[in-house]
Amino acid sequence: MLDKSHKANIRERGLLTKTPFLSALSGTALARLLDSAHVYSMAARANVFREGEPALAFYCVLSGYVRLYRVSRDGRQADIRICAPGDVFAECLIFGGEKYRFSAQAAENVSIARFDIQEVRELAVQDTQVAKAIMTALSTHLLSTMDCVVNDRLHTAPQRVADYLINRCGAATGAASIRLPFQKNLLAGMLGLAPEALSRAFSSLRRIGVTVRGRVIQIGDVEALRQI
Amino acid sequence: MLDKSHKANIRERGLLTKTPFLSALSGTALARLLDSAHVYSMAARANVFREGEPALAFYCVLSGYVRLYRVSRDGRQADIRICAPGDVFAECLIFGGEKYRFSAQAAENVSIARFDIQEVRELAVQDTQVAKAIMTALSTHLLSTMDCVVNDRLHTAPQRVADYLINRCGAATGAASIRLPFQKNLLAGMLGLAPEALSRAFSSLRRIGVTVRGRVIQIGDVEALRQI
DNA sequence: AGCCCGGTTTGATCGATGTCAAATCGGGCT
DNA sequence: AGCCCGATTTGACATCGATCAAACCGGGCT
Repeated sequence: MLDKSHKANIRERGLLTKTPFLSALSGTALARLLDSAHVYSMAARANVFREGEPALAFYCVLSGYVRLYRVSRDGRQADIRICAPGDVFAECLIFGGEKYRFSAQAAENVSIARFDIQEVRELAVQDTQVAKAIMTALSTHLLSTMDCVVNDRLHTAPQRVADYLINRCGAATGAASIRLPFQKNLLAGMLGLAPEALSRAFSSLRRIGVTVRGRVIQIGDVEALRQI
Repeated sequence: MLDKSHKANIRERGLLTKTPFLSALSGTALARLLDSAHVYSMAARANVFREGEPALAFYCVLSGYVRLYRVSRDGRQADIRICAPGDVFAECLIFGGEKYRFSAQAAENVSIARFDIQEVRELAVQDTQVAKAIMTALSTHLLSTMDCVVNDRLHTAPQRVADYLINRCGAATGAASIRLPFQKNLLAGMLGLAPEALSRAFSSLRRIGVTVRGRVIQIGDVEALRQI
């Protein structure tokens, strides 16, 4: 599945260093991790790995988006997480199991850094800085995955979309305009919706001042969204 | 919220040591953690902590079940996880944030061990054994929470119930009989269902040989459940 | 600028699950 | 053993979201 790779160059090392995962590190710990990183480019729709394969590596997204999903027996897919640039994924397998428990697919052309699980596991038990970085990443992911469960169980489609828009707006108040960073397709999966349901959710938000044109979303009043 | 506590006694230290979280530890790391543990007894329905409170401690269940849940703006509750004896909960806040992101409630009379987050955080950055135990616990929880998301998105109510029963059966094949460890109420929340939906799921499983009487479930053929 | 294809929206329909209310059951207690 | 209360089941209904099909649009290409 994986293409040609190369060791991370200066620019890529810079990107990696600014990542939440690595930004707390310095000195030898950082250097050893950066040295062990291999960068791959993958075409849209290519699989980084598939469920069931031996878990040999975890990854950090440098550019593009990566989709984590699982396939049911009858072939339907459910997204687990959409990984943005800077996100680490499959790090739960450093101390978590022998095989990948889900598949990872490039949602568009992506560039990702690969870390060897074995190596990083050894690094983690030697260097508490590395362990701390891993614990922080795991905690963050666990909290956001718990949020995902709760959102699914508690909110309707329009509420989830409103939620997403609010978070994307940052602290903006009053009117706002945002551009989706990826296809609506992906957003739908990320929110646990069929594409049609996402579309209908957007159109139901129209009556409270949300306008959609392509990837650009105009929000009349962010406060109004919070009421949903 | 919390009652009188006492330092873990011999029996309780034994229970804790057999826990997945602590079973990999030994020597001073184990001793220091056990020494720092305080044991609380709580009545059914009492809250261990509530969402929004400062996250000062995480816990390990010694006996009984603890429910982690969040409340929506309109007062509905969604369960995030049901913690069984031996489970650790809220450990995602050791390196994860200032406040509890969900509430924890005793589902019945429970006994829990409390660990100070500050203390354990310091222990974790000194002792890689401790860090490893935390990473393993976090990884396990992250994986099971991802499973939860996928189950919600991919499976219907009868499928989720069948799944639960299969896992409870262990590797049993053919006929099996199991006793639910808690009220159906709790099971419903754990599977993301209303109690009525759980009840209907059980009755839809009747036609493939599942019989329910109180907490006792008779399964005619475990293989048949897997087909659902 | 116009074309074209894949992504998106819309419409119609169905199945699944939440909700409310009432009937029933089960387990613990005396 | 029988009683009683809360848990569970059942029924009726409303709602949400999935699915399939068809129309539409937008962005990238020439």
